[in-house]
Amino acid sequence: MLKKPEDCIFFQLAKAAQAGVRYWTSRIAHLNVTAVQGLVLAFLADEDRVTSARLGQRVQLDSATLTGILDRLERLGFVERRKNPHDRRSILICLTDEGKRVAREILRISREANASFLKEISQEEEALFRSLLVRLAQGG
Amino acid sequence: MLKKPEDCIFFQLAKAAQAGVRYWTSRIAHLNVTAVQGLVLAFLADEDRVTSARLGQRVQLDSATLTGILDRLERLGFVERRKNPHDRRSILICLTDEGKRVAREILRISREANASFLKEISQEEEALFRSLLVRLAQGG
DNA sequence: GGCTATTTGCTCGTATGCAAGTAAAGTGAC
DNA sequence: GTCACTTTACTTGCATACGAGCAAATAGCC
Repeated sequence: MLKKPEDCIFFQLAKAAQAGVRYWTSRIAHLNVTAVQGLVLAFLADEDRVTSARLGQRVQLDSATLTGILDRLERLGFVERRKNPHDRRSILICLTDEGKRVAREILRISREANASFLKEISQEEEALFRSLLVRLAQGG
Repeated sequence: MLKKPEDCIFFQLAKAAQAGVRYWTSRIAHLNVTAVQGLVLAFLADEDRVTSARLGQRVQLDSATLTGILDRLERLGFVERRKNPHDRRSILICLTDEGKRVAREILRISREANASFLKEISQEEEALFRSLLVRLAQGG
């Protein structure tokens, strides 16, 4: 085991994830968003008008990172920050009409891109693979 | 399939890789190196005195990223850039004595960290999991 | 009601990661 | 030998990613 650095699981995970990001980026670049921006829009399509803290929990990004991503999505006109009438500390992240359109397109693309990225892998292998990814993402 | 954004393979891959980086970072932080710096040292322990281009191929980092990482490893005193007598364009990345010591320690830790990170997973599952990671990292 | 602890989103600093472009040095066709 | 092409490492600009620390607002305890 570990005869070479290439056998290190942390290296293998990082490189597979990088390949995924490259592929996902290539599929949504024409919408003018990056891989992470596209994922954030997908989460907003699933649950709109959320606080930054709630969104950060679901996308698993810390608040410093999310602030920058939301800045850029706001500049692109896909997202608005609105005041939360129930808590003046927090804000509500809201998709604009344009943002909703793009988010729907991203959801459509993601279905095809998931299937295409995994096309060489059998159903059983894919199920095990995904469950292992989720298990490792929890605690390692 | 893809009832939720959490089911997106690109999201799952990215988050599992992030968990791996967090774990690996926690195991080598006392050596004063980051996750990527530690991996680069592991590759140098396997193959010392290489050109930047060769190292970049093995670690799968582009030259812009690698330049910064080598700058920091050099500042830490773990690595030296030497002139290549056979090609004045290129440089040879060399571990210092201190770098060799740290790299050996990193190799030792990586064995234990790999096993520990995957401890809940059976041998067969691990083998399949790793082969899928490598396959996806190739071309997607 | 008033004080303290927590929550919220932000900024700053550091470290990847990649696209694009550069200067210096080497290679090859003629 | 000369000129075009390539290779090498570097730089710049942008986008994550996170630790640490901040001010404003809220919640909880007395």
